Amino acid sequence: MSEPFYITTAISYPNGRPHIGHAYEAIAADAIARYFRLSGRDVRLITGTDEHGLKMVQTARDAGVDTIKLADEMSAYFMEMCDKLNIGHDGFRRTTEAAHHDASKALWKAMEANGDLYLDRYEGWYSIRDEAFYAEDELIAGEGGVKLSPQGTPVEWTAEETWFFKLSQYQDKLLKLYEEHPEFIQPDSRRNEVMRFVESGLRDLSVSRTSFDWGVPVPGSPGHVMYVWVDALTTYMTGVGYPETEGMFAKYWPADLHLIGKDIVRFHAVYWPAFLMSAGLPLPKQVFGHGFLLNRGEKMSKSVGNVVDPMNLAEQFGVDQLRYFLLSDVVFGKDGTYSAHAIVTKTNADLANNFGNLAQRSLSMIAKNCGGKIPSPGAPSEADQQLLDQLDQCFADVKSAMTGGLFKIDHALDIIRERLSATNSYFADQAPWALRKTDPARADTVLYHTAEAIRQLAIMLRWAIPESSDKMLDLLGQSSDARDFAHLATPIQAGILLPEPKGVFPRLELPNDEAED
RNA sequence: CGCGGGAUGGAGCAGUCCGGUAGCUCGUCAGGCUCAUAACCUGAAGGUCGUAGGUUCAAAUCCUACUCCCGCAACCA
Repeated sequence: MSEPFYITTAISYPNGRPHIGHAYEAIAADAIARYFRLSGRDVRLITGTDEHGLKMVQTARDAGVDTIKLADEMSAYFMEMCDKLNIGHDGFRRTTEAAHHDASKALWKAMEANGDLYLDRYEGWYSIRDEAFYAEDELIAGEGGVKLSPQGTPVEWTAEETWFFKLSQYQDKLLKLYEEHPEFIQPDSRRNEVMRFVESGLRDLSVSRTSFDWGVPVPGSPGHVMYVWVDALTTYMTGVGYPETEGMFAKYWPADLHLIGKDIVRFHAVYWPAFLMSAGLPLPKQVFGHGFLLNRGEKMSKSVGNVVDPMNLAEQFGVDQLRYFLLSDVVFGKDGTYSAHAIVTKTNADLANNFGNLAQRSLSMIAKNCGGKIPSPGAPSEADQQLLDQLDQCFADVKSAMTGGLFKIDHALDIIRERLSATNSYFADQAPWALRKTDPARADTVLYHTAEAIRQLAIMLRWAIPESSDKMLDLLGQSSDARDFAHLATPIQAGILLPEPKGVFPRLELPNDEAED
């Protein structure tokens, strides 16, 4: 039995269609999941949508449709995005599903049994729009002295009966967790933020609402629905069978990694472990807060008109091109920028020119001069041996970039890119087109080693650009069960017949309206 | 003193935690090759690493002060 690896994306709030940020997170999670699958781990990747809460109700009302109808429609877009971007998930959980309601209620009851939930009154200035209470000194004055929330939405003095979670009891336990397990929150900058927040003192958390009913009903407390985050976070356990604690749950829980955006680190690194401690459940091993994507340096926003549909980008430039760009050009954990210009430049340079052309120039020589069969190599020269040794080193470096809890995805891809470039140098230095006339056996040896390098590099890239890597491995006549990391050590066989070489990465043209970037 | 991120050759970025010849991609220039997707290879020019101090044999990297830019509200990861 191989070791399990359970990874989740944040579950998206579907009151709008997915945007590039959702795509980025899904792609990153998928890449990590595929990496561990190729390493032989038993991987489970869960994603989904968080469909409760007031905003969904309001968005649906504005659109004049039933809330569930909106949820159905929007979550379908998220599923479609996963399909289109080749997100190999093992489950798409929606918080409106019955199984998820059961899981949320089970978690609630466990926290209640531990004495961490109590009913109290909450009085204060409440903004229905923001679904939040504000302190007097946070309010701002609107027209004619009307009190408004810091967001400028109307507030009213509200006394609401609400369930509280004794978050204040968990301050020390949480700090201990962060200290003993620095890897629990990454990157470090996020960890520092969270620690500072927790050190400043935790107040009990209001975890139910009575102002609307679109949510999971609180067990035994008619009129109350759970605060969205209580049930949203529970999705991670619903995805592996909770409240059933045998079978899948026993195998995959606790999660190895919750991959989330930096804006929701607090919920995942403070509330979530506190809930789980309360319920007596094991804590996830890591919460990783990735950065945001900025459109040419600007935050995307509908008013600026720079919101980009990731599906359009994938159609325009190619799924693997988009994946490769996002994974390699954005330092994982930091904010990044994207633009059509950058996508075209980066993918042309690395995929079309460096990788694609390397394959094309070598494979077409094999097709023309070796009868389309992988030639038999002679004894490796010093240069050949060096090429092979450096590939071994390359994989070792990729491995250390991707493991150890930091997921240096961009760095791993950089290492592979360097090796592709070095293989181009090798090919140019050896000049098999010249050897063909003077020393055909030596030319065969060079072509053999070049094909072997391409094979290994394609396998090493398979988690990032699965479809293209597979096309490349098809061109090398590799069977579908010989494409994981374990097969890096099994050199390509001489004599196998290859299909006619075809370009895997077409060169991209910059769209006209972007040409001035 | 609200919190945080950033300032590195023309552009975009690594490197900063654990001080020791400043690295990558794109762009520019020169040469090479002609197997290949106008691609590939080699070489060159171009940076006193925001400013001013300090610590040190040695600072992009550590310390102090300062300047400038950007997020932390919305439809967002």
